[in-house]
Amino acid sequence: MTPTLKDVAELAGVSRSAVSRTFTAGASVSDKTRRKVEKAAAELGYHPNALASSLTTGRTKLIGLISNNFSNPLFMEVFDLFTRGLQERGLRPLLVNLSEDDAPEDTIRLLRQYSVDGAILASSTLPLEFPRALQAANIPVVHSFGRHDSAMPGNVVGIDNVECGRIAATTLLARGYDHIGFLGGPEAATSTQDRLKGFSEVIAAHPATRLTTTFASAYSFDAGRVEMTKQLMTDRAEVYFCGDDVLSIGALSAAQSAGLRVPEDVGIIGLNDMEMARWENIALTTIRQPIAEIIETSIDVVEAQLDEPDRMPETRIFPCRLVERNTLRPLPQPA
Amino acid sequence: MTPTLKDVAELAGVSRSAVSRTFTAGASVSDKTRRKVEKAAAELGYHPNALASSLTTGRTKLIGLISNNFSNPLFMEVFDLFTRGLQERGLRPLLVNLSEDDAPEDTIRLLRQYSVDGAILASSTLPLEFPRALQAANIPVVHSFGRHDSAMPGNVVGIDNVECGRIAATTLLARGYDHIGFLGGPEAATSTQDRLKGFSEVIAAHPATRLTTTFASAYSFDAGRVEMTKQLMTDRAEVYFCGDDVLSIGALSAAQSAGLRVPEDVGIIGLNDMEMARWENIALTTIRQPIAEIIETSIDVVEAQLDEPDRMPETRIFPCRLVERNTLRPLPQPA
DNA sequence: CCTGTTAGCGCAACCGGTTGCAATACGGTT
DNA sequence: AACCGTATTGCAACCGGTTGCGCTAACAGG
Repeated sequence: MTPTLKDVAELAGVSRSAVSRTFTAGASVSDKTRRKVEKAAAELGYHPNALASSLTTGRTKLIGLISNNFSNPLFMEVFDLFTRGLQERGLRPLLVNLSEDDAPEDTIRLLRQYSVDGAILASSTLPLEFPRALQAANIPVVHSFGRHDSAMPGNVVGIDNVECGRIAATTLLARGYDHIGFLGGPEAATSTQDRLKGFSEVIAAHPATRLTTTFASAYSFDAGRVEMTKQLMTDRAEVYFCGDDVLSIGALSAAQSAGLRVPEDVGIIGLNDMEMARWENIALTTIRQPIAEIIETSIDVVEAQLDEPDRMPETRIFPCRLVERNTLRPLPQPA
Repeated sequence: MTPTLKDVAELAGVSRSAVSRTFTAGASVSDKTRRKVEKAAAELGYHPNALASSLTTGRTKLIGLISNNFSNPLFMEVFDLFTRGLQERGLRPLLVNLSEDDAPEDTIRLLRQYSVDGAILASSTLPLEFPRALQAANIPVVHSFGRHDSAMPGNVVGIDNVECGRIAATTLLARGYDHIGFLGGPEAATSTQDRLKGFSEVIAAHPATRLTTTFASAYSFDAGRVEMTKQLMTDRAEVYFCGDDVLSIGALSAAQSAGLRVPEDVGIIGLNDMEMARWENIALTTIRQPIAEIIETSIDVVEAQLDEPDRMPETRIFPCRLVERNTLRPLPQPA
């Protein structure tokens, strides 16, 4: 059906090697042959089969794009940027949607079967076994939005979650909050643990301030709403640092349903600065994570690893910053 | 590096064919050989290379998942369902992010290069040239959320947009609105045109009712907000039927920023019923599109086409229904 | 014990390309 | 015209599998 190398070679009256060479950059072909081949190829509508050539070259240009975060709207931006970035570099994303109970081995098998050149793990909630296993399986991998793993250093691009926790705590303390809530994402996620660490560390330095800690079951609107509703019925804090923006929006909705005003009755600060955070009917104060840079860098790193498999793993951490909108009480006026 | 058929064959002391056959369902192998092979394979950690086998079988199990809608949060749900559904059937999604200026030919070339078995076009805003071109290129394709094309019948799974327009109009008329706005998605999209058709058709039957028509530049929060703001400054209607839920939420935010109460001062009805529509701080009244069914069916259709390439193209249309929340005035009480 | 049938196996060719190597062509020299 | 060096070219083997076909072995029936 689709024309092959052989068809082009016959039509152009040259050998198959000649055709192959005209389509591989840097190969030695005379202008005359090249012209003949290109003419024949155009005539037949020939394009080389990437999969067949991968057999000998060992390169497929396929990159596994792996995530378990398909319910977080933030990841729409993430996928958009990843797919665009990969496409621009001639790489193709093979999408893998990880369920709760998928084991790393299954993923590795899949990636092997399709001979991906590398993989990108895009998630902050993936167990560290995943990057470890892929790395051990000799698949170039970068963990985006991940945590540096001292037990087995690998490529990580993300943010300093401990520092984010500190920023959040400092922000809240500066606004004079006395009873502060941490409404984290899944307790098992390293990102949650790290943020709590930085957060509680700063707050602990202010003994007069009370800290209440809870965790939502997932990074989702519903989980945020459920958890916040629970909080409101017990001993609610004056302000909550939520695991991420979606969770924050869920919490926001719970507060509003309970007839509370934000930020007058209860404050909320999120993390990520996803598009929705700036929607005017949400206007969430949050800590901005530079996702475009993280993604761009992730692709750079995985690409570098392709060219140089024995490259030292590297960790690239980007700074985050506060984005003020309308869900925290204002800073006290200087006297 | 990774073990091949040959390695397994040598270790098991059988021919390469024997190994190949133990891994292809329905091939003739004795239990004895099968056991030997399986043992050797397990020992080496062998798994067949899907790409290599695709060369002879002509099947890659790769499905192009093509969209231009990476900024609409609804599509997070769409991608989640598509990737899960494909994976369950042993198919692999090769993601393609279409930009405004990508031509169908480029996409076809890409799909050919990777020998995809089929393609799914997931978008309601894609020009009809795309499904046409893929079909003409003999790539099994289904257009999800697309429109039936009488000029070149193809596989289409979606909703009846004309009927949706009618539902919206009927709903608004029943609530006694007299000045009604249509705030559509991109004017060039067939979905927009169809909805307007059904919508204006019903309203035209009520000569006392006034209809104002505008279009947003994209299915996005910002576009909805911009367009609604423009409306509010001129001759605003009592209620707006927006192109989709994201647009509606943008419009909602514009209204709120202008100090208008919804639904008291201005009403809004959306379309899709995406997750966010039921977030309590949004609570959008909307027309529900059964996306899970649409996606499930889309995969069924493309799969059927794989087994039977000359299958007659089919169109599957799903009914939509009103989901009432808080952005329309209530039905008048019967006297 | 012989024969016919069938299941299982391996050989070798093939899928669509790539690439090392030897052979050839070409241009310039003397 | 003979000679040399380099640029092109084609042959053939290979990448990791699949599969048609012929051969062998095993088994059942007579």
